[in-house]
Amino acid sequence: MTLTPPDMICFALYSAAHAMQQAYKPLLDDLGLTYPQYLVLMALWAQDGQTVGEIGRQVQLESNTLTPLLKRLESQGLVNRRRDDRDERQVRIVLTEAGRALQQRAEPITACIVEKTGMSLPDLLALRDQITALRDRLRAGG
Amino acid sequence: MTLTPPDMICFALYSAAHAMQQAYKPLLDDLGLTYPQYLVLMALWAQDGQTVGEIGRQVQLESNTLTPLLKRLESQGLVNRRRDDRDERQVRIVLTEAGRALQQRAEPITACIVEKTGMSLPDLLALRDQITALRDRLRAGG
DNA sequence: TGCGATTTTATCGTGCGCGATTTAATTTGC
DNA sequence: GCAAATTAAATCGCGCACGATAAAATCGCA
Repeated sequence: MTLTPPDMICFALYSAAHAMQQAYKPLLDDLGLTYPQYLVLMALWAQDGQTVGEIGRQVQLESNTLTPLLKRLESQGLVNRRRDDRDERQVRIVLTEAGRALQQRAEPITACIVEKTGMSLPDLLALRDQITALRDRLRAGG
Repeated sequence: MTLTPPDMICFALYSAAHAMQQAYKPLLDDLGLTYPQYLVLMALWAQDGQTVGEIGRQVQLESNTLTPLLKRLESQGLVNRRRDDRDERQVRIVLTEAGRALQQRAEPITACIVEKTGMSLPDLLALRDQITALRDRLRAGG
């Protein structure tokens, strides 16, 4: 018997992640954000003034992806990028007033997505934990 | 309380899908394939001679992604692309001898990935089904 | 103090994804 | 039997991802 893509857990993750991005898309379009940009802003709304590396550890991206993304957020007037005075290797990302204000408008998105899944919150959280555990095992074995 | 990326199911999917691709990467590098190319070949190994659209429905990609990907597979000598005689709008993708031969070398990959997850096969299949169900609900609501 | 090693960010090239549009072939309706 | 609508693939532009590498600042240690 020959496996096809729908048989495979890797494809389930792959297609579900894309479907999730598509579910977010109309909501994020209203804010002028892409999905990775939204993840970065979530990290900054929780704690402003993080370095590129700190953000990268949260959203699992490196400077080769984050630097251009952050420059786009800066050109949209949502963040400022400034070298740290103490350690000039690091660049601190600080929300502008407009960047902070966007949090209010983004607030309803989470509930809207939960509703789109049609699942109960406990079921969603349980599934999230299983997926996260799978991810961590894959990383550990890599 | 402010949500951070690790709290969210969307980020669990996002980061787990990337971790899965990273787990495949060393195995696929040996075959000279990318992960989406591998998915397309899986579909063709299961049924050769599919059209671009049929492949797209299986791997959930459209011609704007598939056309260049298939051209790269063609330039590697793994497939041939030929207009269908009956309906010249359609392009049929046919494996070359080298493309078929690659299936043998790819065969151990699945077991290797299952092993990297550290999970039992029944648990993996159950998780796959939950993730697939979530994906389908997201698509239906979109 | 000075110099090699390490850390942090940036740069470059390639390959997805995908929205929007285009081109060409086929089908539909009158 | 032919024009309009539909369908299939291709093209274009942009924004991730990421491997590889580079540049600059800091650290460690003799």
